[in-house]
Amino acid sequence: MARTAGSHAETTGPKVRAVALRLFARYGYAAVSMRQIAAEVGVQAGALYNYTPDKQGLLMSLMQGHMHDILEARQATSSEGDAVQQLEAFVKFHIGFHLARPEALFVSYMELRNLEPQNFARIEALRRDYENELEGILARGAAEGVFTLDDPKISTLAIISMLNGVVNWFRPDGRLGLGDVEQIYWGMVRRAVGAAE
Amino acid sequence: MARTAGSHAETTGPKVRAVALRLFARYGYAAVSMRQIAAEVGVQAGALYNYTPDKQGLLMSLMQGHMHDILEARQATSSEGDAVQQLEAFVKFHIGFHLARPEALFVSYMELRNLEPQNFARIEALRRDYENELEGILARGAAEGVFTLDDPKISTLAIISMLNGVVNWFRPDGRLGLGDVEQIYWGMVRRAVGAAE
DNA sequence: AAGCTAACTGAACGGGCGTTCAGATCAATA
DNA sequence: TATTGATCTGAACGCCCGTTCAGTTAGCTT
Repeated sequence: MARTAGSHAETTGPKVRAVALRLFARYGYAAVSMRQIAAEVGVQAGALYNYTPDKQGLLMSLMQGHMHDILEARQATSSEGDAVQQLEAFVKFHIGFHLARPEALFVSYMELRNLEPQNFARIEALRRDYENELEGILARGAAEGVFTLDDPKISTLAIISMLNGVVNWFRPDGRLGLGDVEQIYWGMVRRAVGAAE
Repeated sequence: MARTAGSHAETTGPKVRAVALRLFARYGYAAVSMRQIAAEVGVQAGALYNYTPDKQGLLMSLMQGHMHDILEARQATSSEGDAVQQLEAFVKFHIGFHLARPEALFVSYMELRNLEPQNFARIEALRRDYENELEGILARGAAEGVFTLDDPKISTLAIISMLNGVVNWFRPDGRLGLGDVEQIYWGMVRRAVGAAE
């Protein structure tokens, strides 16, 4: 039996990516086999190779896709206002974006070490592009004297780390909603950089 | 050949743990084989089983050891003073402890998903014990009115996330020394919780 | 000097891995 | 309706996995 009724590339392709993302996030890239992915997709392992050249390519595609998505979404977000307003927008954007796709964040930050060197370099470059957006805001605010910062680079990394941590505990059915989380983290970030209320 | 000159349990045992920690931190638990560990130790794979019941036990032992070490070291740190001083001590302790053993932090935070459920529960409990120390300080400071906090629990997790991020970029031969890092992060944490200078 | 035993080797076990590919199947095209 | 080509199966490839264990060796004890 092949080509079961209702199975087309348009559905299988995205399904492969979705399943791989979920399994990689849950168990880790190295711990997930192509056969496991195939089983959850509902095909044999060989069929996966219609959608990826190999397992590494699948991971790379997921990570590249995530970085592309976030950079694009960030671009689409209007960034008007002073440094404080821009920082607020960045913080809330970052939280909102990742709470909507926690698995992508998990994979993007934990599977870097499983990328082959050349792929690693490409993802790192995209990540730096994104982090530079925050660093730019911090530097601008520091120059304008509205932020108190010891070191813009370190502050950038510290804030990103803090924000990323949200996916470790947030539960959609928990006591806090997205708005609450945005407010709490924005408050901490705002105070951390010494911005007035 | 067996029992090569100079190889005893007292040296091989710790070596197994050290090698496993380094490899797990670098490549991930699932991606590292017992044969790889054995090769770096300088023995055959079978010999590892004189020092661990199985691979999972080796991971568990490393993580349990780390949590035990940090709780013990924390206990040994005098925690006198008001809430602000206690927070400062905690922040600097946390940074100093982990910058001295970044691999242990890597493994402890990234390999949780590779623990069998019962082991996971044990490690989580220890981790909560540690985080409760910080939460206690924050709660006390909030009660005394010296801290501005929206949510002690979330603040605890946010601060820990921020501090843990330090091992992602810190390099012993970089431009910043331990003292600088402690100062920068303490500054951000202090402001984040709204504590006066 | 002899015996003991901790420490280790080397081979083997069953099983799963990523990947390939000839052949089967079915939706769309002509 | 006949043909094509995208899609998938099922089996196979060589390789590596975690773990076990009988046998060998070397340092300690007596």
